Amino acid sequence: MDIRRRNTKTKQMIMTVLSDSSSALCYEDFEKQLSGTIDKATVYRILQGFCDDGKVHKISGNNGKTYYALCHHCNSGNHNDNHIHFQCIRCQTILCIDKQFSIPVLPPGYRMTDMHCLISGHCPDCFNEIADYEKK
Amino acid sequence: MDIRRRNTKTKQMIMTVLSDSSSALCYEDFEKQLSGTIDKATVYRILQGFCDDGKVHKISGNNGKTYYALCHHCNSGNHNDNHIHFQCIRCQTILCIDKQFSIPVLPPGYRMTDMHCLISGHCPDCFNEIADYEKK
DNA sequence: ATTATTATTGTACCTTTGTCGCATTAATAT
DNA sequence: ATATTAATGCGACAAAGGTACAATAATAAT
Repeated sequence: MDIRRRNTKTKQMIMTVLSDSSSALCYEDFEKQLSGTIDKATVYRILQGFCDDGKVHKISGNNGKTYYALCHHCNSGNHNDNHIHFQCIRCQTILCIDKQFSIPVLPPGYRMTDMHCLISGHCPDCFNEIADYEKK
Repeated sequence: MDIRRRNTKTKQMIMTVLSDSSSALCYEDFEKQLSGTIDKATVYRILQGFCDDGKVHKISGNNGKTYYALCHHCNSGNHNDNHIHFQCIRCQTILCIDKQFSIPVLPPGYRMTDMHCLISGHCPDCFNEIADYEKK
């Protein structure tokens, strides 16, 4: 039933990339940071494994890509990431905003297992750059 | 600056499919309902056009697909779809839940333009089917 | 009604995301 | 040191989604 994981260099490298990042990452980001050392299929498999173990959670961005970020209060079989994600519509960066908020009531008969709240907009950096551009 | 749209049969067909559906639709759904009459590229272009006009909004599902649903209180340049979306993890159906809810406060400097809240779980139908299956 | 304009469509092609099977490699247990 | 079996790399592949371009068809102008 339980698959016993092995601690490999590849996993360590991916985990390091995740830990060093302040924002959520998509495959492209891993590819860049690892400069193509690790195969695409392996990257996806490892990230999926981390998700199954409750170490990482997935976020579907508004650009159709899936982003991955470290979990803080989760374990295998029980994800607990009911926080907000913010994605900048200019630089695409996704940030986890660790702020609990009330989950709306569902219509009768609907059962919730998970929740993702993605707010789109401009991050401070991009907002400033746009403001600078407008001035000219 | 403003592109004047033309009222074509293709657009009418896609709009009819959207109007007749109680849930949000992905490309696959359009393909099925139109039985491949309209080319893929055209479907995507028309849907994108509807989004630009504020007639339709996009929802990124947890399965990596983009879903489209009619807007109710939007216009071009100003989307106003701060409602919740529910996606069943079994049948993948996405439902718009027209219930306003308070948008959490963002950290200083962040500007919100849009919001998508996707709750995953079981819809009543799928929940019942699972319950029936468990009984056996 | 006819013609001119240009938005729209279909076609072909391409990129990206993400998955799968399989032989090989390497982490752990014996 | 050896056996076991996760994990990896490779190749191939399907699906999502977008682009360039020539052909078509709505609309505007005549």
